[in-house]
Amino acid sequence: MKGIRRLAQDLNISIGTVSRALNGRSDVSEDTRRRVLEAAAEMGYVPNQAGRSLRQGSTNAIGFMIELGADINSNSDTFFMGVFDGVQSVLTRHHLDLVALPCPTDENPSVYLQRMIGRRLVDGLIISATHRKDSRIDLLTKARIPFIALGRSMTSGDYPWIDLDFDGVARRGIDRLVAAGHSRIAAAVPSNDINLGFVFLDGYKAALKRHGLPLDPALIMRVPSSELGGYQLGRDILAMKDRPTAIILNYELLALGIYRQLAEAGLQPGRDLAIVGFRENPVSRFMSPRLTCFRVSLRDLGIALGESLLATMPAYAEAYPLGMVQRIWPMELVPGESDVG
Amino acid sequence: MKGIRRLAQDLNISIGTVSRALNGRSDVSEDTRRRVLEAAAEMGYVPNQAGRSLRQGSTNAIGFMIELGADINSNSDTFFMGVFDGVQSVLTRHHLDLVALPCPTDENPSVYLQRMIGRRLVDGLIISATHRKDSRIDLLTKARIPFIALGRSMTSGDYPWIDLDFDGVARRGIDRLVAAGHSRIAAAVPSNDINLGFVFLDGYKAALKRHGLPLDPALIMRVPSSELGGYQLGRDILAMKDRPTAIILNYELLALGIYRQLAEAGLQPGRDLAIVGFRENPVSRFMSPRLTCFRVSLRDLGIALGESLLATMPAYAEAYPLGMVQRIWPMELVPGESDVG
DNA sequence: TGTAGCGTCGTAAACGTTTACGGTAACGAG
DNA sequence: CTCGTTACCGTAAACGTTTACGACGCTACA
Repeated sequence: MKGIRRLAQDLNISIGTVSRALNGRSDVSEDTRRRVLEAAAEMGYVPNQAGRSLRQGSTNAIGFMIELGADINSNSDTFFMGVFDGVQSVLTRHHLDLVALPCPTDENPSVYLQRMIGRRLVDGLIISATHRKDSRIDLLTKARIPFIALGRSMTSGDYPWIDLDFDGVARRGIDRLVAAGHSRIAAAVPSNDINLGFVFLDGYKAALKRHGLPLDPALIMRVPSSELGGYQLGRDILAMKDRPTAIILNYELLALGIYRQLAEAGLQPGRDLAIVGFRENPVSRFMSPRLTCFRVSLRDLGIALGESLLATMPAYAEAYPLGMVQRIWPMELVPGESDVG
Repeated sequence: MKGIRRLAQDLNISIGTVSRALNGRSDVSEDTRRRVLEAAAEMGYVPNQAGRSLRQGSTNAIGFMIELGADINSNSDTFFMGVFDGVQSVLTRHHLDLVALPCPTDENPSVYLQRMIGRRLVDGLIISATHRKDSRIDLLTKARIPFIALGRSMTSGDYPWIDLDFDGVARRGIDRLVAAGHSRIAAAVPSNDINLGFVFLDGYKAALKRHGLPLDPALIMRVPSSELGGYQLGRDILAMKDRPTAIILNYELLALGIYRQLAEAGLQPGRDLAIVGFRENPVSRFMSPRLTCFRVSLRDLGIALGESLLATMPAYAEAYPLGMVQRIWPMELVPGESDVG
């Protein structure tokens, strides 16, 4: 005898009553509820999730899919840890738990996602590292699984998303550099088809136009989103005949590689090449000269993701009357010395 | 009509046969198996996990618990992502999936773990960031859940673990520094009760003794495991009246803070303070002078964790005759210029 | 022809919950 | 006393699988 049956037997009441007591139904006397809760706590009873899921058709869990291949190189895991914490803080209010679903590098993300959906082990999903065209979005809408994307996509159809303000970052970065007298400003964008690169690039182009600066295709530099990519980027820049005097980055660790490359060439960030970095992170705070970059509260971002996801789920929506969230998440400029000589 | 019932109806065979066909049983003709697999693929049928779990008493999933509070500060960056990838690569061979369970900062890890165990949403668990006394180990052994710990603990009882070679790192670090002529060598250890700090410290003490060097308690410096802790550590060292000439670190991002602190004081790592770092990571490769540190293949570590965990699970043990794994994971020295002036 | 064996399949129970439904006792109002 | 109402609780079905068991048809061999 196990589980709720055991509990009921010990207390000499029916399993139905035990279940009602545990789930906070009203049609159970306060006295028996107390006895049930006590007994449950004592014997360490936790409802079997498989049983619940099967009966209720819901799992009380939310999934956060991360792509080990893409995310490793477009974020670091302090990024996700921070976001996780925020999401979880929202979910616990509703007795939901967060599970992270790491899609291995050698598996197709859509196939992986489809398997996870089919398994039905989460009630809702957060996906990240959205690509330019992301078939996962179609998959999720077709399967009618509540979800939200961390990142926009060009995939058609309306769906909820929250995305960092890549456009604003590009704009403000250019503004700062132009104000400092620069006119040949390069932009680093990822070499894969992650959507954020396109948004960033659009912002870059618009900002140049607004300042009346010409767009030189040679200054749009595609590199892998990694510190190694930054190193390579630095070398490419130094090798150019008509070298830019400034550059804006769209991935947080690129700056490391450039710093190193400049150091090896006896050059100095800020004086010999103005650099505007991307996300402030534990590393950027300890670079010298200090990197000009943009701050974002990961926890708040996670909270927003959690709340916006719940807003799309009928069972929780009344607590979050947000509708379909499509929101650009602001980033705060953190001035450093890397962009002013 | 949904799920397997629908599939069976479409094919005009019983659900039992469909199930057997899908699960690769022998008592089903090759012809019907083919038809079933085709139909399943076409309609995108994936077995409902709740149903399977309930019937089989297993979930086909392995959990990897990470402590958002502790792990953020005892590991960083791509550490977990790399390990996840290795673990998953083992699990997929057995149709198991990996789910990461992020314990929020504001929840007690043992309580969280107990809830996860009770929910029965994983068949086995990997825990990390083991503390000196870690009640999670008692919990898991008592509940008879297969598990393995990434990190040793002083908790009594035999249980499987794999741990980085903190002892060897301390020993080899000291050896190098002594060979370079240093005799006042400090050690940085974490200020919390994560077990790795104690192992590291033991290695440090043993190495000093072997070289006939005195143990100065003032040189054992406890700091938070973060880059900020490194900054603080650098300040503390510079403020000492009888300053050490070298230091070994046991957390990978400490070096960043020290570098910064030295730079602000006009000093240089390697020349003014010899530094032996901990784990080689994307950041350490781009510091200058290059940090002397230790390399570990995260993917291989993940593979070992996965295999060792499966070895403890009756259903998979025959493929991995490893017994109870208790293994110290070697780290390879990567010489830099931060410890030799 | 009888029967043993084999290959293939259908039947139905079981896993641990939740919940619709009905039933009982107590109580108050008429 | 009767009847309706309320508060509480038990019963049993249902969720979607897997699997033990038995049944059936066929072949092979005595």
